[in-house]
Amino acid sequence: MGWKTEHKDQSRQKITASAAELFTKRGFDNVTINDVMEHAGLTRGAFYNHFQSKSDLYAEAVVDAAQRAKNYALENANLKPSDIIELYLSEQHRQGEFACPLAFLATDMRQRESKVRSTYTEVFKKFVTRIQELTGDTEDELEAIKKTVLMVGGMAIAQAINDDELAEKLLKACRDGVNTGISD
Amino acid sequence: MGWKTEHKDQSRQKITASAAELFTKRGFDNVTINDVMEHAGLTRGAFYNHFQSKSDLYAEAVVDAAQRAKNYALENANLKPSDIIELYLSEQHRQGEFACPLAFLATDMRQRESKVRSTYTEVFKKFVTRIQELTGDTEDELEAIKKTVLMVGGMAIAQAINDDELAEKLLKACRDGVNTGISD
DNA sequence: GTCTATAAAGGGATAGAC
DNA sequence: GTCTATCCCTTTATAGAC
Repeated sequence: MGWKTEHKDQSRQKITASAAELFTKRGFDNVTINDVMEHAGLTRGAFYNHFQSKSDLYAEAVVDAAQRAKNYALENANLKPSDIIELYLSEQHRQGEFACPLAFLATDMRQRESKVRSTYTEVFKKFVTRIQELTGDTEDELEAIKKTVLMVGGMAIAQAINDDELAEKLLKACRDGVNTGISD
Repeated sequence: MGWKTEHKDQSRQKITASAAELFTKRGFDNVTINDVMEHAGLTRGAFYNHFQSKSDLYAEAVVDAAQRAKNYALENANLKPSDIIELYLSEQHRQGEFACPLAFLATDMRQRESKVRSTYTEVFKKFVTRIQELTGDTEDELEAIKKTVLMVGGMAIAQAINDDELAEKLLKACRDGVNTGISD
């Protein structure tokens, strides 16, 4: 790979990383291409050398953001399943120290085009599988889905409401619900 | 109340009803004031005789949409708690035949101003109270919150994903989770 | 109170220089 | 490949006629 190609690759990665952060925190409509490019240290015009449209970038950003959230968990949580679940349903997560796109973009998806929604759906399926591994529900998919809803849906609601006390109570309720029956 | 005042009142109600429907289905950014007014049978310019801003209308629309969803449930579900929960976690709800703003607008709230978020939060609290009454968890608020998350969060995710089969499985998992321990 | 017309700003996408 | 400049459309909000 020549240095020019390498340079282009680096720029693309900078754009994706910037998009993953901004889109996950603010959603599709409240982030402009200019925002993404400035945050990546580039200018607006350069964008279309890397992506066909804002929507295409969004789909990639969802995948990248999910990977980043996973990496954050691996670096900051103990390997115990209950610790990973605690981190997901933590105050840090609610306040956006890291952000799972499943929880932060859920109701944003309804308005997005098919490609984006399919990407979101695949990320969700992988999350369920991961929960099955973590909680030992390998033979009970419905139980794993229920726990996933408590995590993803719980965080989605926790970041929506305006009342810190209630949000903490809600997160506790979800932690209790997911951890029932997990002995680590 | 003179006929003029009455007329204005009717217009305002038409606008709120239109907004409740459109905002709940498409979110804040994907609905324009023109959309709302046309759907209400009026023109754009008349809007500011009734509301100060799009955001103000949104806050009222959240309340109105919640009331409409509740009325829909009262008319279409049996009075048995399990039937009301089934209706909430039904295919009809997922496909927007009626729409609970808590589930459909959850991740939209993060970007909204304080007034709107407070409105959403109050509607959420009332929902939890209602679930406490329905499920008999009057002395266990955390249990009621957990069930509310399964309902609201479950529907939020169900309408986000792109896979009908998975969505049905998810709704079933949530119904099972909420109905555990409800004897009607 | 509701209408038409318009102001003013923002943002997606493209053109062309370097 | 990245930049500046710009086109073109949408949208919130206002002005003024009826």
